[in-house]
Amino acid sequence: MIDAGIVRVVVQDARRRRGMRDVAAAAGVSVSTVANVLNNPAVVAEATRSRVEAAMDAIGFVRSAAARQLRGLPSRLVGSITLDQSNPFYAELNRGIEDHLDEAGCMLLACSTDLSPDKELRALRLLEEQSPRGVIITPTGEQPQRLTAVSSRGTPVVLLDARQAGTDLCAVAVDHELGGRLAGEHLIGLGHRRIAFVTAGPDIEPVRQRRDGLAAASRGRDRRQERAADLVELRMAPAGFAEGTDAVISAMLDRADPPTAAVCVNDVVALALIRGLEARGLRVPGDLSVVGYDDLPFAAHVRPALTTIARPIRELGRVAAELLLSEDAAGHRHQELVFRPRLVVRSTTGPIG
Amino acid sequence: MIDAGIVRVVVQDARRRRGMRDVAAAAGVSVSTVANVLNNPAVVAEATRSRVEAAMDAIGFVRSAAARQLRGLPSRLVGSITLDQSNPFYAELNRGIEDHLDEAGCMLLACSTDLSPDKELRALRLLEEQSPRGVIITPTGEQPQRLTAVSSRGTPVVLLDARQAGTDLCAVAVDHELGGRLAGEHLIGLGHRRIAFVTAGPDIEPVRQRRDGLAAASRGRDRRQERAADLVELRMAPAGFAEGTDAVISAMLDRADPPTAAVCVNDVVALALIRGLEARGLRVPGDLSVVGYDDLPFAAHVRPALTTIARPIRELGRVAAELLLSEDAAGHRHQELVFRPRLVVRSTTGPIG
DNA sequence: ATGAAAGCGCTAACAT
DNA sequence: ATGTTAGCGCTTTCAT
Repeated sequence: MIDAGIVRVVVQDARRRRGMRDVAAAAGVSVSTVANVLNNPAVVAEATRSRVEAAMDAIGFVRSAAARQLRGLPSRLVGSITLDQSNPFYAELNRGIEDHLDEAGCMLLACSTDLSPDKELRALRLLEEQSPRGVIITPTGEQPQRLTAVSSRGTPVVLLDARQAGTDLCAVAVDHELGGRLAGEHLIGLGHRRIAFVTAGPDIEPVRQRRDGLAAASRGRDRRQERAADLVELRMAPAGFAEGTDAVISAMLDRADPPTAAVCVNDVVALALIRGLEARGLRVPGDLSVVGYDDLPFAAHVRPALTTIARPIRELGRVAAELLLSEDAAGHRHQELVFRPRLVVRSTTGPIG
Repeated sequence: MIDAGIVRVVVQDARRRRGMRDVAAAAGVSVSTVANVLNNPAVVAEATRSRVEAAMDAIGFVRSAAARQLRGLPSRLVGSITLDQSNPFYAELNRGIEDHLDEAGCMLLACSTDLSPDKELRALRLLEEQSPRGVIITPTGEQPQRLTAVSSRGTPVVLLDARQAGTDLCAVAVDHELGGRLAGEHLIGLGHRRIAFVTAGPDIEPVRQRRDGLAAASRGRDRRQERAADLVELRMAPAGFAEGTDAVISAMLDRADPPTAAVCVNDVVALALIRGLEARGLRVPGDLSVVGYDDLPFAAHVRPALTTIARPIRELGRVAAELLLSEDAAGHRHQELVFRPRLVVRSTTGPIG
């Protein structure tokens, strides 16, 4: 309520964001001319344009993405939901996504779920409120219908390291069944007949697929042998590089017929296992051959260097981003891309002694 | 233009986002009642509230962050600009940031600069358009005034792994001078008198500080000795774990008085150096003692295990996020927090042979 | 307890 | 070539 006797003093607030109206005022033009300078510069007279641009610089104009969004323009934000962005695998994945998004002027909103369906749901909700251009997700596997719901509300969803499984979404996957089989066949080829599968943490889909592949190899693919190898299943405490390996190693060695080789669910578990064995005076691959999974950067540089199953991590991210940004193109069809992992033989596997 | 003779048919577009208006229509109330259910539920009659909530679920209502922002409510987005989010150090930092943001319902927008001032500027611009709650940045070091400009326009900026240096911004820093000195004193204590400082990539501020600290140690802190050790400076090709080490090792060993120890700018460089030495049949620490920096997760698990300078990485991120979110509190004063790194002695350093 | 209406900064359709 | 204006979805103030 302004008393008629009081002169209203407008205090210049330095922190206030300057908008197109401020630019227009400073340049002595209308807002639509400012809009034209921004969106359709060809149509503006040279002199006017430079005057407007000067005004923008002078007052520190920054376009409001919120306002553009409200007008219906596409968002520059893309969500990424991974199990843990500090995990070197997902960090690399996110970088691949970022690299592609950057070319399109988009940015990455990175969330971690720690494999909790609750955190996943929360992240999805928060992301959806931002009306992102889309969401790339490494799903925990629970409640896949939550993802199709997001998609049906207009936010494209791309699955990463997961198969479509009837969700009708785009997906970028890795043939983990093949990965498991490659590991198994490599070991069987070296003469191993009792092989352990060492996991850490819950059995999410990609883990199950690796086990299936390993099991397929152990069953033997050619008809000459009844069964190529026996499989034993072991689960360590999920603890990064830490030494949760004692129980696993005991369980392995206390058997009447201890395995001579182990396929690990990832490189981190493989390294932990190797260190645990060393601590007991056992040698890799002398006493046990070990295969990792992922071929993280350190895999080639630990000693002994890790035999592992490699997949093109950054490329997976890049392709997922590409798929996502293409979702709004006319005639887009959901598709599933499956990458084939490959075996990298280094020094943690050897012939059965 | 609607011809009076034509009946306008509204086609239900499943992909259209449902807003508060849709909820209101479905529940038979006004938008302000819907708004009250959302923002001020106590004021709404029980029956009405549950009817509105049912309507929200039924039509799949998702609040628009853009519209709220436009109304002046605080954003839930926080930008993070690091040198490379796939680098395990920054990945861990981002996770620390994310963890704290999550408690406040905020999300992380992660950008990488690859140390390019251009990419940094671009990221800043894109971020600023999103009107984030603030930006946490590991600066490339070029054009610090760009950062104060952002800050003066109302987007709080927190420096990470950098000192304020007269910028009048909040900062979370590490005393790298101390880190360099700890490394140097450790080696000098072991009898080393010729020490190499091995870097990779440009000399950004944190690197300079480490060198300064190492130099201080080499100059000797107690008065009994004129000079504790000689320093030699070496720079490898910046190439991650890769083998850009040959030239450096040659440069080191071809000297008349080769160094007996090396302080590396980070753990990755240290590991690469160690592998390069091994490839030439040289032993660590037998022929050369090596100190890393950062204490990344793999440092304890490579062989020989890395002696290194540790800092609380995730904590740095968490504190930076905390500082950032506190910027809009009444009476906020910019502050600088400096963390003290510590020496972790493992197996890559030993007494001079 | 509920509703009407203005306005945040921008874009786009239209008018001049 | 430039200007006028409606409206995106929400919050908030002010009625009722």
